[in-house]
Amino acid sequence: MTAVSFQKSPREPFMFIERVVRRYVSLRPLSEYEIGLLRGLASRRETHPSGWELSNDGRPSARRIIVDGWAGRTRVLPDGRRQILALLLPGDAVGICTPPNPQALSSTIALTPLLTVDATALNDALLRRDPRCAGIHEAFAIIGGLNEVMLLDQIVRLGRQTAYERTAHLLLELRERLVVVGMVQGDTFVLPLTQDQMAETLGVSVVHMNRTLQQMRRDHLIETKRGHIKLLDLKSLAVIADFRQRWPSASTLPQSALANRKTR
Amino acid sequence: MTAVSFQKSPREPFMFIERVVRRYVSLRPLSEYEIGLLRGLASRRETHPSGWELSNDGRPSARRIIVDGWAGRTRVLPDGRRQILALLLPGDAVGICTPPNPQALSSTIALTPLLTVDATALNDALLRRDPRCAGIHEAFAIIGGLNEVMLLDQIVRLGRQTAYERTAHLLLELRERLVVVGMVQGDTFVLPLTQDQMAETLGVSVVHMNRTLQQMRRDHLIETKRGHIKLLDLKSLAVIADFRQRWPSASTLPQSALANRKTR
DNA sequence: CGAGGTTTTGAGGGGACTCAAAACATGTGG
DNA sequence: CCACATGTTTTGAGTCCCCTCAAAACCTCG
Repeated sequence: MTAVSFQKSPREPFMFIERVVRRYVSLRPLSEYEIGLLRGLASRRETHPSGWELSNDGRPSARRIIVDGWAGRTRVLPDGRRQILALLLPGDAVGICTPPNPQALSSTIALTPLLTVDATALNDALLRRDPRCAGIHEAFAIIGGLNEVMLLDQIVRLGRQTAYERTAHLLLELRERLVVVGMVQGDTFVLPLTQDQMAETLGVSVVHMNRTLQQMRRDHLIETKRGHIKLLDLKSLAVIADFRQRWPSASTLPQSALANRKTR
Repeated sequence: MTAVSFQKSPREPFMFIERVVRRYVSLRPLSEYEIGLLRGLASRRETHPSGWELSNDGRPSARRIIVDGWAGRTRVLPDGRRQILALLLPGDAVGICTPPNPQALSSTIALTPLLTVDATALNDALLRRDPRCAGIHEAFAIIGGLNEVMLLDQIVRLGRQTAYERTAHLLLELRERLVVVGMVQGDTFVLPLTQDQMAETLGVSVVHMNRTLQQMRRDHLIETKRGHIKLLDLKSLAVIADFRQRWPSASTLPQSALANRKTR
């Protein structure tokens, strides 16, 4: 199995790319060649301001992988109501290995300042089904499935859960996704979204979002300070949200990734 | 273009299969061979009672295409709340060309008595990438995209629209999908769902679903009788729902009434 | 030290929910 | 062909979750 040395958090000039490596390796062991290829992407990085449009109506303006910052697929109604359909975190890709879908009527927008790498090289390799990238190809297939699962989760949240439950569910999902890329310490992680953006994700008003978070603080479920959030009681949160683990857990993870999993 | 003779509605011993042909041909021209292959599936048909489980937790118990009746992907919360994630109509497939996704935690259930055909033969041909089935293969790719779009639509409905708007949007979506398979006459079609099932789809209570439909009748937007529904004013419905055309079809969308957007 | 964005608070309203029961359908068996 | 059982649609009443409007308090930073 490939021995990959992960750093807890990037300190070298550009170690953010390790998040991408971690993400894929957590799904599927990769060859040295593939990991090298991914690391090579780090040289072609770029920053975008908050609000930057990564794709418009399903037509990706570029094929990029987010290595820092958050983005969201959004849809806007004529009267201004806005819905964030899905959140994109470091390690997530835009326009790679996915056929353009103009019908989606959604655009992908940077919700915070973003750091991305150009991945056209990778995309090309995948399109021509380069056998040396079979592992990454497979990882993308798995990611496609997970993306669908997240859409379904979002539907259940919006359709059947209260604001309180939705919030709990989203926080647990975010934690799980961030763990994979090494962005959770203890049960604390950076939550760079404004309450307004969370509200737009969860289909509630800002005011109510705020009150819901207050209630969760009073209930000793979360603690927030300066952009960081700490989940104080994963068990209770999971019960409240009916949250079930989605990401490959220790039991289903390939051995190579086992070493780097925190259990809980 | 292959000249395919469509029947308005099946009268021959088994013409339901033409719905499947229509569906695919509407997306992508098919070869005679492919159409023959599809028609051949008709011999292996089967009926299932309402409630029948076509797939469990993303593990399809079979690879089948629905030719009559409706089904739904559903998820149930521990306390009994149920959400219908997506509706499957005649022409829609289960477990074909889609990798199993156990994480989805959803099952596909017959919402009405169902008539399906076994499509393992087709599935196999697609898996081994039989070049003679390239057209169908492409059609499935397009369908995959449309399915994602429908999930996004569902998210917007549940997250940002009122019950009234949601209902209008769903009815327009259903009409568009049914037109493709030849199941709409004028603007009337069979709506075999109970109000309870519609409520579970749209994330509202049965009672509210009922009152919303009543309001739409009073507003002369719809007319219902004995399982049939007639959309009386497509343009107004489209404005109310912010519905934009997804399928290749006729009607368009000026504007007239913004009456009950937020009412009821 | 303001400027502009974000978070909080307050007040009032309405959409949607629950509980409950009646009114209607539909289908089954006698 | 009617009586009964079961399922679906309607109504009514009371409640509360969440919304909107508005303004104040709080950052964060140039």
